[in-house]
Amino acid sequence: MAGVNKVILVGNLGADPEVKHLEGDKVVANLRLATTEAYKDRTGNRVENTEWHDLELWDGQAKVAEQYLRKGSQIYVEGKIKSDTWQDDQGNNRKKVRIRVLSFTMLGSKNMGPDNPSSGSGQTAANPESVRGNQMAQQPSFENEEDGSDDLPF
Amino acid sequence: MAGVNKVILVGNLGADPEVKHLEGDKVVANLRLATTEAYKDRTGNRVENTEWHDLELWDGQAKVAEQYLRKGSQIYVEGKIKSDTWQDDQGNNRKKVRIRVLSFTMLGSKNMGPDNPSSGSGQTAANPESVRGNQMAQQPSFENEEDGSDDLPF
Amino acid sequence: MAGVNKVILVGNLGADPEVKHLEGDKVVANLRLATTEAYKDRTGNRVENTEWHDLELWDGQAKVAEQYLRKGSQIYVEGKIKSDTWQDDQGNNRKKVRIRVLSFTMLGSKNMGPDNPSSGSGQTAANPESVRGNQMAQQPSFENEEDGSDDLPF
Amino acid sequence: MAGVNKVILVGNLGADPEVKHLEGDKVVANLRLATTEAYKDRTGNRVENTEWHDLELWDGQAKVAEQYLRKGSQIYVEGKIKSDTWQDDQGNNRKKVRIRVLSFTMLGSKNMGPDNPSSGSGQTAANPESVRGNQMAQQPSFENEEDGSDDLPF
DNA sequence: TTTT
DNA sequence: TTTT
Repeated sequence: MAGVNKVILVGNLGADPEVKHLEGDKVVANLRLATTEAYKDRTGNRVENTEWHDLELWDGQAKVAEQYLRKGSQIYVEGKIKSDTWQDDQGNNRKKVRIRVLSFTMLGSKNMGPDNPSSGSGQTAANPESVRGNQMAQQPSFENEEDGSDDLPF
Repeated sequence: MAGVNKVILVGNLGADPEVKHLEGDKVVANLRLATTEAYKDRTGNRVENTEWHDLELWDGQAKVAEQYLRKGSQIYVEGKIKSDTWQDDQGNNRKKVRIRVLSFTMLGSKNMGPDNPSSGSGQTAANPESVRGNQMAQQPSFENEEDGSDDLPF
Repeated sequence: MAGVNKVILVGNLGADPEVKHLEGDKVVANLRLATTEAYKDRTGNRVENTEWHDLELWDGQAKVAEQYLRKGSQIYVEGKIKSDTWQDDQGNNRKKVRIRVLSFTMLGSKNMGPDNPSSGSGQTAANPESVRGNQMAQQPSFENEEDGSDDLPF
Repeated sequence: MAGVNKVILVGNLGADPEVKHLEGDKVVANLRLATTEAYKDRTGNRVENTEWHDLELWDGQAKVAEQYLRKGSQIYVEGKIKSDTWQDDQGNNRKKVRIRVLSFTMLGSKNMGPDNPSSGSGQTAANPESVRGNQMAQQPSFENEEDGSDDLPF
């Protein structure tokens, strides 16, 4: 039975992307994304609740993330839940949940162009929006290439 | 049969909100939201395609929109498709589609606090984020109050 | 600015798909989908509210729809809002909103296999699920091919 | 910063709901939901990939799940990702991810009314659709009551 | 009419 | 452990 497994997130990166260049031109980027919700509890105090998500991006999207995303970047993400399961040293079943990103969009980048360099850690992200546009257009087969197959090198 | 009718948009306002204060404390805000996608056509030229959406917000959300949203504001929107149908002067069946907003979030407002006043049209939106948080917490029954019933004054 | 324009629907078809085979192997299918929400009004009476959506599918998905969907079929749909604008005979600006379907899934088809022929209008939809699986796998580039470009023949 | 944390699933239950009635009228239901995607690998063989999700429902929704959902039931789910973190016996940081359900809809139940009793495990779910409609209408404050506050008894 |  |  075909199902649906969809995740939509808007949040900010807790750190710069961690990118690994693998054999065979494969690239993977891991991001930590925080989504925060605010509400008032029963006594009227404002409370913030932050959930941290482990995102995984591959190849073309990983390269875009490496080039343009930094700690603090706000992004919109679409993806799916994907878990790895294994047994640990004590023989216990373990499970790690990640969000496999299928597409993402940088948000609020109005002030992040070349004239407004982000004070990020490391190199500066310049003109991310037009590049994102190019990226999406240049790699029209990205989503399908990856979606479903998951023939990943580890 | 219960169904699902869900719309998710990220875009920018084409104009300031149009807000009407109605009898019985009812407030309605109408927004024009542009969602733009960019791609390359077959000849490699970058093409932009913009879709304009008519958004409708009520009461608490309409007031927040009135106070903090301006032409150009970038927002994340969740809502549902809602159409009005009628007959025009010639007796033709007409239909107008709107997005009934159930929740929205201002985006990229990291730099829009009191220290970074937006150069919007008209009054300045100050510190929208904390207010949005308060708003959502102060009106915990907003979504349900409105969702489904649609007992609107016109 | 890259935006997001996403629609998610679960509903039932109000009629069999209308399919047109165009020149150049192009195929378009138009579906009418009803999404119904039920709620109780202020006096406690159960009320149903049905919204009708005009769906548009192209090529591979249109063929799947033609072959397997019938009046009454329940489907999950993902797509985007897409409007056509023009001037009518009186010179008035007119706008028609459609949902451009990017992917769909048949639901509740447990009882719709060859042994449980749907009593639909016209031909019988046989074993839709496995075909849907094949379809999605055989046409891995379907989504991207269509998404964004919209180089449609009319 | 207000964020977005949204999950949309369509799948089948791997087992009957596990329901606990807690002190103070609190009820929690835990479901195991399978979402399966099918595709063809590079050699053309059909491959199925199933992801298992741990769902958590509270109070009104938990009661509806207890009454109408069974092993094999197909549902549409909307919720958010919610993780618990703790230290295990060895002092290692552990994390468990669940989907906190905010709303759900039974699918394909057209044939599951009293005249078509599901041959489920245990008691029979009768006429789930109208009940779901009633449920949603009778508990208009359900979503907001729970969403965000998470003042749960453990 | 937005945004880049 | 579901579903097809």
